[in-house]
Amino acid sequence: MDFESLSTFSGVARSGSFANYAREKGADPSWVSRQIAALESELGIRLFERTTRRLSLTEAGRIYLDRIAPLLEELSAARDMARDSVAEPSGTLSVTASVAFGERWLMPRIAAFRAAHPKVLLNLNLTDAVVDIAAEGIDVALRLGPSVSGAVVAAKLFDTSYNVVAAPSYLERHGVPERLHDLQNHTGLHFALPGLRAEWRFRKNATSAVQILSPKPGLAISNALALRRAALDGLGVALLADWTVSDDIENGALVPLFSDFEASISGFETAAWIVYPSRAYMPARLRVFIDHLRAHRGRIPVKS
Amino acid sequence: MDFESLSTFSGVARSGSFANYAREKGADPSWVSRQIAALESELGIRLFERTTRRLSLTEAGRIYLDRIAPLLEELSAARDMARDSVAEPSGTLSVTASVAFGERWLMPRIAAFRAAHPKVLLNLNLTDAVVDIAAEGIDVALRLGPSVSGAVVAAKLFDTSYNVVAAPSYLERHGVPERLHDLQNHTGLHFALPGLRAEWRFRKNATSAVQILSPKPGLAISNALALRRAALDGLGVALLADWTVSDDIENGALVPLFSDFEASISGFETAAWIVYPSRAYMPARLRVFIDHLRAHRGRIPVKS
DNA sequence: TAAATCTCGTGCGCATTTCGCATGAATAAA
DNA sequence: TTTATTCATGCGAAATGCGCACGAGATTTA
Repeated sequence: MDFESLSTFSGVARSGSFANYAREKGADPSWVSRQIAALESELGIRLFERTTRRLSLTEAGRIYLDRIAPLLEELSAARDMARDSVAEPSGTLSVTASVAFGERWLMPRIAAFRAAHPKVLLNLNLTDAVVDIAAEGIDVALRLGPSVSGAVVAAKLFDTSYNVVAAPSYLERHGVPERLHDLQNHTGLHFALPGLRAEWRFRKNATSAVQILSPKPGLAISNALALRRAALDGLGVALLADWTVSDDIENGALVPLFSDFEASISGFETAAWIVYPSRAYMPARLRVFIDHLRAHRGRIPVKS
Repeated sequence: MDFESLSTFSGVARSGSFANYAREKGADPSWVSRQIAALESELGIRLFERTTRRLSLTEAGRIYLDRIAPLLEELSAARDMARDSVAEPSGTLSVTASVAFGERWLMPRIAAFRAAHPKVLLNLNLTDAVVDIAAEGIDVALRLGPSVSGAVVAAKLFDTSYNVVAAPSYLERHGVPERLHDLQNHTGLHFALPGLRAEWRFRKNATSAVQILSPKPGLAISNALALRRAALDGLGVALLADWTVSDDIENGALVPLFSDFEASISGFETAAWIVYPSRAYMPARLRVFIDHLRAHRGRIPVKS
């Protein structure tokens, strides 16, 4: 019996179709078909009820899946424990983050990690789609705002703050806004997310009143990095997270405005979180990765 | 990763040598070597410390073994549960019993079991050697006297009683002993077991006094079936368990003597036991096998 | 001390299996 | 009915696995 078969069985049951799972794995559907057929033959039972168009677990298949699912995790845990007991961290670590966070914050810290732990292969999945870390086999996710679900651990990586920024070239042409109210007369670069209004919120501190302002809409983009690019090009003022533009401010490519205010798009209490599945045994590679990120949470010089 | 590899790993660790395990399985030693090598390569760790002549588990190997050993059982339990939920009892059942008990009591009941459950393959291991049912992968053992050890369940199959028997031909030649005391003048067929004296014990009932007699030694055999054969051939009187000679008495080939006494070689409280590993899930094939034995514990007509 | 014996590892030749592509049957959607 | 999708299956090439040797090394024995 092959554990690849069991893993395939589990994956097919999750994705609901041979072809779906084949696409996920980048494998040939016929291979999936044969894996399941082999497993069924070996067990002497039918695991799936196939009706060419619809797939459903047999009663026996459901029983079997319920029993082997935890075994597969136990098996990798056993492998990790044995490995970690003898060698430096190794194996593959699947990391997911949003495209923007991955590119602006995570990537600059990857080189040092790779250098410190060369035997750990990183599998970076940078996507803005919502991924189910349990189902996709993700080891650790970096999330802005702890949208936890399922048996996961969420550890705060750092607090984030938002700043109004603009390029020097823009400020030369349109002047520097002196008061919050002046923003109404400037061109704003807005996030274009469904359910998000083009409003910026400001407050002096946690106890003071909140002022809501809406700069003139100039450009609405759904991508934080494109928004930053627009700001760098002097297309308007933007409200961006500190980790997005910290080095631009550092080298003068962007100028922060109203830095004596707290700003936000939705809520003020925002942070970056490390989210990982809650498991009995944490592999060394995951431990050192989290340690590395927390140790290097400070600003890192970035090229370009 | 292959289930076979893990099973091989576990087996090699138990038997202490590649070659030993290869002999057990009837496989080529090179195959065992390659299985272990493949597993080590897959895990990226060394499981055994080899010194050509001596084999020992690595620290990592021990950790891994400790973790996967229960998983292997869980895995077969999962298979059994799935199978049993959908089909009649199937799979292979490994049974062990002593040679005598297997031949005289178990075998006559096997045909009916096979007929009732044709999909259950029986693996009868009839040996007088002491087998470790956990280590050898035995599903159920039939034992005379519950020598339990480890996490096993022992269910009484039936009580056994011992009877002095002799062939009619012997009694014709030497006369029928009238009183217990007369046995001293007859030729006894004794069990030849280390630590067992050639003494027969008798009592009227559980509360009465025990009489110890020693017939003249004629033949000492370590095998109950050979002892029966000797009795059938009229070589002397023998003290044999009821299940050994019940059909001989039935058809008159042997005559019971002093059947109003309880007799024994060692203790009076003797019984046959069904012994099987204590597991969370009992496969259907094991359940029906035990049920079958208990249902057919009565006398069965035997040929020859 | 030296031969003998046993153990684990590894080429090598051969057979078997596996893999991906293409095709086919069957069903759901348009 | 047409179209599209899904699972199963031949088929030829490629790779893998297997058993039989043989070899190196270590322990036992003469």
